[in-house]
Amino acid sequence: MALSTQPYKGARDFYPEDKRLQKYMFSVMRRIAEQYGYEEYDAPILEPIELYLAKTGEEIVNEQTYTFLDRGGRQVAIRPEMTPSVSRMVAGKRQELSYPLRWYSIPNLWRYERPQRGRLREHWQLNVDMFGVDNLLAEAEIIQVADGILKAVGATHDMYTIKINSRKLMDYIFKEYLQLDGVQTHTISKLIDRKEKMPHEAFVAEVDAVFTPMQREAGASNKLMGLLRTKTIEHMPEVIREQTAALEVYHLIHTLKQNHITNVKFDMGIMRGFDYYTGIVFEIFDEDPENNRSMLGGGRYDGLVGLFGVEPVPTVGFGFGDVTLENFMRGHNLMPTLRPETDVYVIVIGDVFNQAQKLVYEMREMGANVAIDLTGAKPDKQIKTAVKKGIHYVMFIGERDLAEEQYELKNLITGRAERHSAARIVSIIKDYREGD
RNA sequence: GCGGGUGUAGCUCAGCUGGUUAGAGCGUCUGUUUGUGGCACAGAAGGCCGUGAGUUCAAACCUCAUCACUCGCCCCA
Repeated sequence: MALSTQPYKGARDFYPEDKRLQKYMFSVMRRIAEQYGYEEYDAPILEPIELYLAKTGEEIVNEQTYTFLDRGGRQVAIRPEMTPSVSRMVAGKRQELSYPLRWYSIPNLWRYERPQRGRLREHWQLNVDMFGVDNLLAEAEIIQVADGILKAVGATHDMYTIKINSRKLMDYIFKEYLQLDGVQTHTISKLIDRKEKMPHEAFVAEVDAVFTPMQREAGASNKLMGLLRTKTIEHMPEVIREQTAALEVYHLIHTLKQNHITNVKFDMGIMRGFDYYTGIVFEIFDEDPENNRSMLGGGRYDGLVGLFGVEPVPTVGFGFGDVTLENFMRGHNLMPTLRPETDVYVIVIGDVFNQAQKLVYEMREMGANVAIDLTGAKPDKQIKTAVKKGIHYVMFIGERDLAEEQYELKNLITGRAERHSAARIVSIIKDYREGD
């Protein structure tokens, strides 16, 4: 049985052309995060399993996390998300860090599940978090960063929608307004999450089944349906509208609109899976009908850092996966044309390799990325190699050229060729690289 | 965990209701005389038809099993 050449299920190989796309996406993420003053950090891919048991708090840990025993008999997990790790780091230096902290990272994460469109077992996810700010300016800024990244890859506001909700608001609605107990709240939340995926009648029936006869008597079902039909905070019943949580949602949306982010709206359906969220939660949805899904999500989680036995630190953050970003870009025709890292491929003609090599060395010192052909094959073969690699320039070095110190530089895209000194060639190449 | 789809050349696939030596396009390689690619022409390599068993005179094709990939669902990024 031959060894399989396929990558592990749910993981990807990145051939140079794939890696180039990933590098592009990461560079956009880094650029925007850093524009907003966020600093990059990192953490180990392995964590003790307790880190996740303590906070993610769900069975997700057991079912969807890669775990193993290390040689010392410790239960270890491959990180399925970054949030617990950052929280650990912040807690570890709680006293000496200067707040607000603006941090970001692009970790690769693993989760054990069956791969499907947009969800693999291994993916990379930009994590952007702000620690130490307990007011809405933090939420507003973090959403601006997310929005900024989408704009930076060429997206326009009609391509996606930012949906906002509040865990606190939902708590009030479930516990006070609808008088639900813990179990009911949980079931209803899950149902609301799935609302769009089922026929309306089925949804109504399932919701109805959750309520007790008394609650039904009191019209709980109608109240809930009424709320779900309400598309804006302003149109909510007054008791709800005057809750602090509701005012927060209102103000956040207002602030974002003032900052030219117009595609924001309130959506009660946004719940987020993790239990650690404590306030505002948000998700950004792709408006492409072929890919109408959440591609990014986050919110406020004020309790995590405190779990490490230090004073709590209010925190807002989001995660943005590379797979979802790529699907988004493909769906909206935002894929960039990417060039190889190599600027020029040197064609060696005749027995001049050593001299050519010396010249190439100097060109590299001057800042060009130069690959030299080592095969000694005929020029047409060498050119084909460059073409196939997608390199844009080819440079010919033969005896004549070395004698005259003038070399032919050919642009393989336009077919144009000119003769120049090596230094001039380097500057042409560099201009080209920095250009369009 | 549940359900659907697909496994034929490196890639994308065709192979009608089972019938001789299994096909195409693209790609790869060689050449069209050695300092210039994309085009054209000529040629070549490359397949135990995912694997195992069964039915049949005969299986890429039918049946069963198995593995892999894939898309949904559950769950949730």
